[in-house]
Amino acid sequence: MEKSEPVCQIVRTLDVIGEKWALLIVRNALRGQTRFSEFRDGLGAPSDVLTDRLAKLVAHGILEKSTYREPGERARPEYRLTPRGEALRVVLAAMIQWGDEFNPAPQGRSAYLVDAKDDRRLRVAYLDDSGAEVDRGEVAIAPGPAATTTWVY
Amino acid sequence: MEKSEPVCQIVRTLDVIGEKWALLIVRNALRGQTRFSEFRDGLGAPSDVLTDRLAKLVAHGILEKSTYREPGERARPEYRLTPRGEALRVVLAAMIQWGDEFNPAPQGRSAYLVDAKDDRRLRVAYLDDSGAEVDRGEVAIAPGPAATTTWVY
DNA sequence: CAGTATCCGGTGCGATACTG
DNA sequence: CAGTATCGCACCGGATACTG
Repeated sequence: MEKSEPVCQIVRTLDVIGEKWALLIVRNALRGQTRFSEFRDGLGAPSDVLTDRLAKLVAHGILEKSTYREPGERARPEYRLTPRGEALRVVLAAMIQWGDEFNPAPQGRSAYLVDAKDDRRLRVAYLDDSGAEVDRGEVAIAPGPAATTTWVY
Repeated sequence: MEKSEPVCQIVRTLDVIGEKWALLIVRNALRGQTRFSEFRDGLGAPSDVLTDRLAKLVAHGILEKSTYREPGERARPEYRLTPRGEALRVVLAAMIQWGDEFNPAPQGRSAYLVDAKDDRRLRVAYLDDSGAEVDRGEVAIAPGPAATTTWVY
């Protein structure tokens, strides 16, 4: 996984969520799913792949595995998002937003970005440090201090 | 690729950029790379995989292939981002932002999100329809009209 | 229920070599 | 320079069976 520790934040993020199913597990976890069988049935992912992905997400600090015991029931494992994992919502939000505008499904939208308190529709935008919105046409990704000349990693 | 046309915008977006190298090609294209050899050398991706990814990105309308002829030179193919492809910057921006905060490289940052006009640092945030920023702790992803009961796709 | 184990075919992908 | 051709392996993923 980590051969030579990439510097690029995009590559580093892809190391965590770039494998197939990983990001979709996060999506379903954000919807409230916590159990192995929920993920398996909700995603249609094979058990062994799911086992592997859950373990990797735990190792990356995205999910936390614990044991949940209902009174009178036997203990069951559950997987809950850490704050680090919950923060990945911004990546999902960006993908939803791009999909809405540039790759919409003919049947309509399957997800909205909303304020949890009052269900107002939200969107993702770029802000400067004063909190003012910046038009996306002006936004660029510039090399930082740790960028190599080739920007490979 | 498209078996039964998924509805979920996340799945639909992953169909476009979910394969290995695809998003990194977009990253390098946003940095100004246009030629096959630039991508190959800049990414370290094998030629045949790169051929496949470039073709798929063209098929998805992310890149546009054209022929560029320098005066006195022979024609060369080039790949340029379409507006649809440029808009994927928001996904890269989200990944950069998450990486900065939750998975930083020890050497520091390799990329900043900036205003192209004046190089001010920018960030990605959630806005409501009045343009006010919403704290990320309040944000949720809610099922839309085309969501199935299981939310699988 | 929540996994782990095994088999196995398909494909993704990396390395190398070759071509117009 | 911009790919194609070929090869081999590793991983993906579907099915099935098994365990505590």
